[in-house]
Amino acid sequence: MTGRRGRPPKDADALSRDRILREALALVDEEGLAAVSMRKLARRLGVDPMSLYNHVDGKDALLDGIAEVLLAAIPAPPAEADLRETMSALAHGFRAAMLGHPRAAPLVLTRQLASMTALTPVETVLAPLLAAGFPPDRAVHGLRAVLAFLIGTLMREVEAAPTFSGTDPDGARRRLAELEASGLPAVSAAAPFLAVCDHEAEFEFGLRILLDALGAMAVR
Amino acid sequence: MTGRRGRPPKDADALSRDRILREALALVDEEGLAAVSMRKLARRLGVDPMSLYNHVDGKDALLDGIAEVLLAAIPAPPAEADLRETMSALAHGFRAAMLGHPRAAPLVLTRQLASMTALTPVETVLAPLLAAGFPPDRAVHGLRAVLAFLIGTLMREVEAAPTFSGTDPDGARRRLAELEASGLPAVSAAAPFLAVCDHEAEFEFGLRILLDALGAMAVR
DNA sequence: ACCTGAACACCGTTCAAGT
DNA sequence: ACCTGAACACCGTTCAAGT
Repeated sequence: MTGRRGRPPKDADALSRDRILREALALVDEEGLAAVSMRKLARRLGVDPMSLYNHVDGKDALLDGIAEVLLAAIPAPPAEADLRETMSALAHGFRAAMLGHPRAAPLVLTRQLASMTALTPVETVLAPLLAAGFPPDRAVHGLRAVLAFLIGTLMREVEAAPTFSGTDPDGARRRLAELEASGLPAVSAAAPFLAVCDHEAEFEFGLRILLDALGAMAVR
Repeated sequence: MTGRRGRPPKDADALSRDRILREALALVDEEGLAAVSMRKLARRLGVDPMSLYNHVDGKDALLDGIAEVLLAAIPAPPAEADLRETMSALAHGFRAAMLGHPRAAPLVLTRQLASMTALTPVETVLAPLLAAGFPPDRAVHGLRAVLAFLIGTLMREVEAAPTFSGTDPDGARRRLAELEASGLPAVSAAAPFLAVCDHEAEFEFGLRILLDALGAMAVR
């Protein structure tokens, strides 16, 4: 069905780095990061575990590869946008890419990536900042502040970071009761708001603060 | 030598949750998170691996326990401080606690902690916000924005998050060359600033933006 | 160039047995 | 109540052998 008339599939089921990474991402999506093993992945691909090593440099490189697949899914911002729109589009694109594979997202958010794939998004953020007149040192400063916020927010959203809350409404009742019974006065008073978390609203709130600050920096 | 005249040490080398957690933290400090195994930890304690299970609920609970040890090290802010000073003291205390055990820090920064130990710092942040007149919903909002930034920044600082830079000055030269050779114009232009990262300055920069925004929220 | 399978040195955890 | 050791079902990776 796919590629029937176009470029011939050659060996659609031949082993390749690409096919390995796609299957690995599917495995993470289905069973979570902890379930990833070279042997299980090989089983899914119908192949000897050691065959994977012909295309991938080991388990760590495999995980880096998955992270790169996620990063590559961030769309380029519209060319005619101004600085604020560009930054906002990139932040939302980053978020969407992570939420599309929440269980794999920690690979991007917590691993040191050295590859070119990680450099492309940096270029996309830096270019509009420089174009807006930011001196390079301030542009990097701004980039890093926004990135830190994005990473922290998305870690929470993807349920890898401490929140004291979630989105499921029935667990919320139980958490509310726990927080009120904590004996801590401020926690009790704010319990209804600690027990739930509107990730979307938190994201927009923090992003607005940072983009406002960037705007002020550009002017000064 | 310790506790010679005070509470008698009973069995100083008896197995206990406390002794297990201390040894586990030492193991992480020395060899990193990936090196932690129940068996190796037991070897260090001179004990059968299965003995650990009498005091700790399995490996995951062990890691949660280490995270709680780190969190417990955050000092309480001075009582006479105003809102901004309190928030700043807590943020710096959090940072210091993580930097004291950089290899263990991801346990706090990336794991969902449900325990009371994690609730105490929340109380310490929420209390001054409420005292300053924040309505509870806004106080929680502010807490979460600051926490997201702290988590993201510290992940980078602790070298678990993407930075495209480090602090070692010799690696910096190599990175600088790579960045300039990337062919990406904005990346090349900002290369000198991308190649190094003054974590302290980044931390203060982002924290100031957020505390300023909090201050503005309090007034309005 | 790519694939295979045996082998090595590990894992976390269950369970039955000891004291 | 706590500790032990054997056992089970796994790991990632090296290496020599195949095609």
